[in-house]
Amino acid sequence: MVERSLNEHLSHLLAQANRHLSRQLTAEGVSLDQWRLMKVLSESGGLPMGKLAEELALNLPTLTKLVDRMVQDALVYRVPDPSDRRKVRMFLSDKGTSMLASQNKRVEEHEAKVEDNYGNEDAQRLKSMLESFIKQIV
Amino acid sequence: MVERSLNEHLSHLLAQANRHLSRQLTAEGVSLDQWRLMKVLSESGGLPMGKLAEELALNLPTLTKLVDRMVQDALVYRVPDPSDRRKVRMFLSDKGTSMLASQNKRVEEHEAKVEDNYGNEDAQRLKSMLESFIKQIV
DNA sequence: TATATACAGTTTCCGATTAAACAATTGCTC
DNA sequence: GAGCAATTGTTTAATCGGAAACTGTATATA
Repeated sequence: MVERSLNEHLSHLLAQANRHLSRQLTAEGVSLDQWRLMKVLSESGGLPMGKLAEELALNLPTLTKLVDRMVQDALVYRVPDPSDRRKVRMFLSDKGTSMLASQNKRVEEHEAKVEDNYGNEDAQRLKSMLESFIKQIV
Repeated sequence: MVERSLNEHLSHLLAQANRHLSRQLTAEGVSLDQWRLMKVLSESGGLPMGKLAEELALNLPTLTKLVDRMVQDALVYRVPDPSDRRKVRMFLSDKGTSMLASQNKRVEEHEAKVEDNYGNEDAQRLKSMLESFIKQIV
């Protein structure tokens, strides 16, 4: 049983890859979580907070405050669910929609560059491996 | 040019995978950054702050404060570099060494479980793909 | 229907992160 | 070698994140 080095640990590799990519997006003016939140809402509007938190792997208090800020900026809005008044359904505003469009462009461009450098087939395979990994770890 | 869904974006997949794994380790009593820091120091002791920040993709002020806390807990210690007095070299203490040993065990066990579920060959391939991805994106 | 229990979000309090300014040391250039 | 720029790391002030407590609503049970 040999000692494994840091680079052989999945947790480290994922942390590194995530941070570098996320930093580069921040430098492009894209906050990863805000973007992911808007993108989820554009794909399935009206999600309650709990589902959103699941989809983005954020915990609820963190999400509440992220949403507070985005409501301040008029990017999203809350609608209380009439059939269950504990629930709050979230929607993307018009401003959010156009903000999302411009950020989508930056993300797409940046990822295209990264994936080109890495090799497009490999990037594709990496993504599908991550997707099944996530399904399995959740 | 079709619109890509969130699950087809590398940035999202990496964020999800990283968060789930990191959460699970936290639940096992392992703080990912502390563990990574101790592990780097055990592999190459005496690194200056700047190198450490690079190795872990932390920015320097964050690292300074992480180290402050870990010095408080006597896990690591600072040694000013005599040949360049701007530099601070970091070392793992005895307490840090034994703490690292116990956390290594928990991380190894947890990752072994995760990798078994995912399939060991695939996990191996995922890791080497991530490794080359990181080299390329930095 | 009254009470208890579970559920969905928010708030609070404290710890952690960030960007910007700062201090100390070294290296360069004239 | 004097003055200026670059480097290494820390500090400060403001923002953000997380665990636990709390509010309000729905559901189950008697």
